[in-house]
Amino acid sequence: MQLGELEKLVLQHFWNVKEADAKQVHKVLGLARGNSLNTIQSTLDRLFKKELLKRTKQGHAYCYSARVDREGLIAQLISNVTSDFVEDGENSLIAAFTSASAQLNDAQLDTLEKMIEKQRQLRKEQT
Amino acid sequence: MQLGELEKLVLQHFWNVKEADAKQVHKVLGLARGNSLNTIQSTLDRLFKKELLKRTKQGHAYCYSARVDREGLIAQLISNVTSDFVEDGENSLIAAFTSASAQLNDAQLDTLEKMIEKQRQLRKEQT
DNA sequence: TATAAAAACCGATTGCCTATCGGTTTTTAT
DNA sequence: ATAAAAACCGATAGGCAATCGGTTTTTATA
Repeated sequence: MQLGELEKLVLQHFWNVKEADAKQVHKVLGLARGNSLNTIQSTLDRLFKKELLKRTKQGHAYCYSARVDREGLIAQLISNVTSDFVEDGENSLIAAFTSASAQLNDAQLDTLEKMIEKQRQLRKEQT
Repeated sequence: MQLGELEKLVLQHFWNVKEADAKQVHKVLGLARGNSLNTIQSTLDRLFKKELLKRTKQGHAYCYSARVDREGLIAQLISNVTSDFVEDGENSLIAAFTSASAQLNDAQLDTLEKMIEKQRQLRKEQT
């Protein structure tokens, strides 16, 4: 799945603002870039069809919000882009990690390991 | 950087065969897909320009070979696709790992950790 | 050295996708 | 009923992979 520049901006916007309709997004992002409201609407619709945003009729207008968080999107992007180079359908995320880890130096491996520990910690805390 | 279907096939081919010229690649991949030799040549050239293949004049024809291994490419692809969602440009690979790790379950975290250990082991072995 | 074969190079076309809007239809609220 | 708001539709432009045909360059050899 290909993401354009505007699409990325819009996604990031929704990681900040919970929800918004086309007009609001246009006000925040579109005006600064000189985009018409229609351009924003198209982009929102494309992201909806890609299942990266969800939407509900809020009165008359659609109210959009993120369907994936940043971490989820990153995981998905990694899977997409690496799946063709990964053996079976297993977990392409793990497979990608494993492959790419060969590029890391010792210090980076340490960092990664600490990160894993932190992840575990986080899970323990949130009952 | 965008990779098409044929480009991916060609890259994987070069992870198997060390080196080959256009004609040889055409014989192995092109004929099966009904591609002309020219199509294969264009693809090789595109991959060369993307710095994923290297080539040297071998007599008259170019002799191509991989410039990145599978692990290196996967790392690069991950960096490309995630860099826009990652803070500084520094270690986008590590950053991507960290973000995406939130999607893994406990067992997968274990797998990942074992993988790190294996990496370390590998490095110790190769003096 | 002329020349035919081989290979590289160039340019064009198609197809797919994002970005971008103008204009039309549908919906809503008064 | 109707005007405003919003969604929807269709079109255009731009970028990139895929795909070739045709032309130029290179190479080897008769």
